[in-house]
Amino acid sequence: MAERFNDRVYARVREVPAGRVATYGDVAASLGSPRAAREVGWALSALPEASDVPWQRILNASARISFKGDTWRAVAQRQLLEAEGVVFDADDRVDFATMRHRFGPPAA
DNA sequence: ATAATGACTGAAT
DNA sequence: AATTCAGCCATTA
Repeated sequence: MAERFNDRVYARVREVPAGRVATYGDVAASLGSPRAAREVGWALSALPEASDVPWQRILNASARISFKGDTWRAVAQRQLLEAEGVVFDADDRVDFATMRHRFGPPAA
């Protein structure tokens, strides 16, 4: 399967330390395609539960958990993040100013 | 190769 | 402020 983009997403997400978060756009940009945020989400959707990828650290541009219909997953994500020390404010938002992960240069 | 889809994003209504 | 529209781009059918 030619899912190399997918693998790159996983590699980047894996480098996000616990207690930190990033946006789909950030991950996409770190892969060299700043507009491919949707593909990042697609990649994570195909991610098995038993994977070693901290998918829960990926939020949308609004610093909130974004999901389509699987709300149970969104709840699980929040619990996982809180267990890592991530704090959600009254609006269910994460403090990007302090916990947003900075990716290095795009890895070809 | 064309058309449709989607855990997104930003601008426009 | 909330909702809608359009753009991006990799994967699937």
